[in-house]
Amino acid sequence: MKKTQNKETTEQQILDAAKTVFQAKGMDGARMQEIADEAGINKAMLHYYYRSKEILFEAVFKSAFLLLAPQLNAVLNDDSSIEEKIKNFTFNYVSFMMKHPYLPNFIIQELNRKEDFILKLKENTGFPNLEKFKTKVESEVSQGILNPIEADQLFVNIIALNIFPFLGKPLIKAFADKDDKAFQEFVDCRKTEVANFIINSIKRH
Amino acid sequence: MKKTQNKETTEQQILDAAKTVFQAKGMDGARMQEIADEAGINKAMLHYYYRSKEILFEAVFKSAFLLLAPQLNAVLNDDSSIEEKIKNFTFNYVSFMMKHPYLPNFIIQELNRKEDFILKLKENTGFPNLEKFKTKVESEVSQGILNPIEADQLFVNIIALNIFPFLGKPLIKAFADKDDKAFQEFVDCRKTEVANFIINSIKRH
DNA sequence: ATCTTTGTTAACCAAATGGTTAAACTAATT
DNA sequence: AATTAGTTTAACCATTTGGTTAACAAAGAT
Repeated sequence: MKKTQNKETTEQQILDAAKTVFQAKGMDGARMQEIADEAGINKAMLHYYYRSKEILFEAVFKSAFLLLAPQLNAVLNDDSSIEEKIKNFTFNYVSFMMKHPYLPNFIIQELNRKEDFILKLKENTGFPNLEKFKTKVESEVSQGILNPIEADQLFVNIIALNIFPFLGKPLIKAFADKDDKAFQEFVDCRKTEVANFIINSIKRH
Repeated sequence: MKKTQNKETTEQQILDAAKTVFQAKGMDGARMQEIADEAGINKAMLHYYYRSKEILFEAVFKSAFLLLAPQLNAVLNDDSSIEEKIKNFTFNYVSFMMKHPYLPNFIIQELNRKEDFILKLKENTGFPNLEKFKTKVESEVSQGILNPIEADQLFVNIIALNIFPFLGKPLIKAFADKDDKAFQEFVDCRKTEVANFIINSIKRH
């Protein structure tokens, strides 16, 4: 059975290595040789398992995106109140991102480079959909729980406030004169801060 | 005088072409040949005016950043109230970005790739500084005009809400099922929407 | 007029890069 | 023991890429 085992571990090693290198350097900056080195294998092996750089990249990208999608779906599709959704999402998302700091930048970056990439993802099941969230927002607005706001706008505000710090880390560090430790604390603070900020704005009082 | 004229126009052509190509493809994705073609000159000319790709890139990057910095400084260093600052910034920033849609992604991207880049910029005069903004926020909080909030956090919230839509455009378009026209309207809406959202959250009432 | 400096080009180069090939190795099958 | 099928490697290849060179053109300076 060693044969099959080897195949699985090698493929996984490749994928892990590719993830590391692609996320750090992007599609264009990454080198196949570097991925091979990182995986501790021969360069020809990469092409044995993935015919081309682009195919390997797509595999990595999809797997990265599939890590992110459930985070969003959790907010969009459960039955809790908007306030609960925001609190949960903000808390979970920041925790999640602190473990995968390169993820958002990687995804944003490559989606901007190749706009048609997202079409392939959209076919996939589990692609986040706003419908349910929209209905819920409209319902709470008409009940007078929330101040009037477009669901689209609210959604973008939520993800903007949560994602941006991880995209703009170097900027924030420079502007606010923070070292890595201070930045860490700053982001940690946002686990509750951001939810309060949003709720404060939209909740009728 | 033709010599000098040629020099100036050629150098400007190079810079314009480099700006276009670098912003569209990034440092790693850009090709010197493509920049030369875009500028309508020989590739050797690039190296005559800028010794290397990296030097040319730095020139482009600095010029892009210097376009952005005044936008931030305007908010941070004038004497208006926080509420005024937010309204002005949001309105101006969105208008500005609609004219330079590649700018934020370019800057964020490259700063994340080479973290030490920002150190070179920081030496420059006119690098945005939070001190004055911080003082003003603290003052308004203690006067009871604003709800308690850290100036750092507020600042990041402001720029997150304004910048993110331009970074995450492909994501937003996909999630909210918007075509380019709908996205345009969506962003246009935010010129006032975002300021209201923030002020609603922080203003005591 | 000629010499010098600056701007411009075509041809060239070495290194890097994605990808291929053919042979060798491994382990299960017959 | 021989066959077979999948796995791994070293060596190789064509192309691309950033960068250079040497010759040429145009303008100023002498």
